[in-house]
Amino acid sequence: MAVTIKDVAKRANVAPSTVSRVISDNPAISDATKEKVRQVMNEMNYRPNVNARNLVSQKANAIGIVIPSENEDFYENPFFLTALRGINDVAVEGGYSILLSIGDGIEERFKHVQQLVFEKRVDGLIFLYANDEDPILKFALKENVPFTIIGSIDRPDIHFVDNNNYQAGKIVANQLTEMGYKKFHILGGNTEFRHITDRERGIRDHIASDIVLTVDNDIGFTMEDGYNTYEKIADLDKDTALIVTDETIADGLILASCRISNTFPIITYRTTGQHAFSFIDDNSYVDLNTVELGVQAMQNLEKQLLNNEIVPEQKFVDVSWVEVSS
Amino acid sequence: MAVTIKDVAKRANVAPSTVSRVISDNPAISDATKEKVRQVMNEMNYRPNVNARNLVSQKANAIGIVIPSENEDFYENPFFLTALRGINDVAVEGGYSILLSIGDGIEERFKHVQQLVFEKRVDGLIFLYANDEDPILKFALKENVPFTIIGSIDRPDIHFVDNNNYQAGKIVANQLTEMGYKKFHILGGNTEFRHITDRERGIRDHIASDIVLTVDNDIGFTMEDGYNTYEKIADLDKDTALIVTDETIADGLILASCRISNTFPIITYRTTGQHAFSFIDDNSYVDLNTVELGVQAMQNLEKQLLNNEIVPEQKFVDVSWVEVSS
DNA sequence: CTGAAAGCGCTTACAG
DNA sequence: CTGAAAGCGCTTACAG
Repeated sequence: MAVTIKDVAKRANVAPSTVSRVISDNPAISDATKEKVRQVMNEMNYRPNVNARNLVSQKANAIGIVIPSENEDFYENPFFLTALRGINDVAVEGGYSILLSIGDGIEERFKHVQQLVFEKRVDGLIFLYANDEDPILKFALKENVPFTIIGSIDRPDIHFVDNNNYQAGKIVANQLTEMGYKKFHILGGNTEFRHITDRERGIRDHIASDIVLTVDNDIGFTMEDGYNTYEKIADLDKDTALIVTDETIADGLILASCRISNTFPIITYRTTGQHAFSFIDDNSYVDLNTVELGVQAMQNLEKQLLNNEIVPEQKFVDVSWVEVSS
Repeated sequence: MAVTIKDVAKRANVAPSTVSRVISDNPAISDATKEKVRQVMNEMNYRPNVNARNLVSQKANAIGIVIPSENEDFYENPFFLTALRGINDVAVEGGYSILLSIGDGIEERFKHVQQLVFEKRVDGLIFLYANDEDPILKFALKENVPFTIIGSIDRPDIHFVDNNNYQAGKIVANQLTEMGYKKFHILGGNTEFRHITDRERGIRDHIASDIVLTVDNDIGFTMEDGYNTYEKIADLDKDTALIVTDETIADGLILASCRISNTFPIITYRTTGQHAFSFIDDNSYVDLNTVELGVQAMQNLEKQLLNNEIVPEQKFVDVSWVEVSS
């Protein structure tokens, strides 16, 4: 039914192998032949069958996206979808399809990823989280599946792409200092995660000695957790600057702010500017440049796929300060 | 390198064709042989190569997801990701992969979808929006690509799955009536979309004659649009109930509410309960049952794929009322 | 510069 | 109940 390489070959009066070489733009083929064949391909609206091509090349021309175990994160946090956007841009360009593994629970997802890999549905994986204890990551390592991680891991042999979180902390410290604040309060850090500790380190390394820095960890991850935090900050000094480590938490807190007629600036690290408005006067934030994170992750994976070798480079993408006043 | 059907056949002392039949659980094969072959497959950790299988079966065992042209919607509105969740559940069960087409702009996405179809990367499509003027939909119709639409279209020959939006409107009318409100104000409807008009019809058909219903259309689609709406409602009577047609708009409005010390109830139709808390007293909402929408869409598509025929059934999924008070 | 042939890993009539 | 053979639509040495 669909037109095949044989049909094209016949109509163009060449061998199928020649058509194949034209498709891959093989330099051995004469320009005259190339032109003729290409014209016939257009006329017949020929499209190579990906399955046949994949079968002989032993490639899938597709990559799998692995999302975090805390499934709800994926659905609530704009980070993941935004990173996906960057990944997609590069993937489409290179002819790769993107397969999502979004089953419920780590077990189910693990099984699914194994299936994708063993059945040759994907050539490589991108992890949207960093955890060196993760069974899926261990699996990829063991089976030599090419992969990239978005996030940071404390192992020199594993390759990843992440925001420059230390820089993010530095920017926050500098900006708040410039605004004249003397009291900083970090909200919502879970020190298990390296991006949290890196940000805190960036702040600590860039504040003057007269700055009072306090930290309130482990308040949760959801918008509702952020909302409930308003009770905890109610009796902070009114001239304290709040540094919220996660934008979902920040949004919850902003939502709650008028309960306590809040006057604190709430500074956070954002993936998108979409929620960066409210009745709070200063909505400036650190832009995590998440699309670019996805772009670099996919570029790196593509490089691995093309060269068939793994370069354990660890890359930190620049972040930037965005002024928003309402 | 990877173990193939021949390796299994050799080790099990049968022909490759027999192994193939065991895989598909062909009833012609004796139980004894089946058991032996299965054991060998396990021992060798055999996985069929999807590309080879797809090549002979002329199937991709994958479906493509088409997202709306207004790309930003996809990234801002939880609806799409939630529907995807339902689709995924059924897809994984049936062995289908999910391919996303999330390029920027309709042109790029159209090209991508054509490629997915022509290269046999997908067997069918699910549209996460309903628009009978859409070029991608027209393409699917013309090329006889099996598809399902999530949303409603005014054409009896096109098959879709949608919420029961008329019922949603009815529920809102009944609930607000029960709460004793006499003035309803609909906010944010764009009458181009059938789900908007269906909801309004559901409301109109179920309010008593003494209810005053006003409508303010075309206020936009983003959270920021919702935020800015607070100015427009500032001088509504204080005993008016607001019915917001889109949850993103509702969230923006809720965020703005304390600017005007709002006392209106803000009723909306939600995909998730995640934002359904605030300082407003009543956060009850209509649950659109979006996961189920995805489930039914994928089930329908799978039916088409298995039976090789298109049944133009139009299905409306029940919605429900969720009480939330803070 | 181009073609004929073999092969990628499966499935499916056909034969027995 | 099982096997040998052909074929799905490509690509890639090999030969000329």
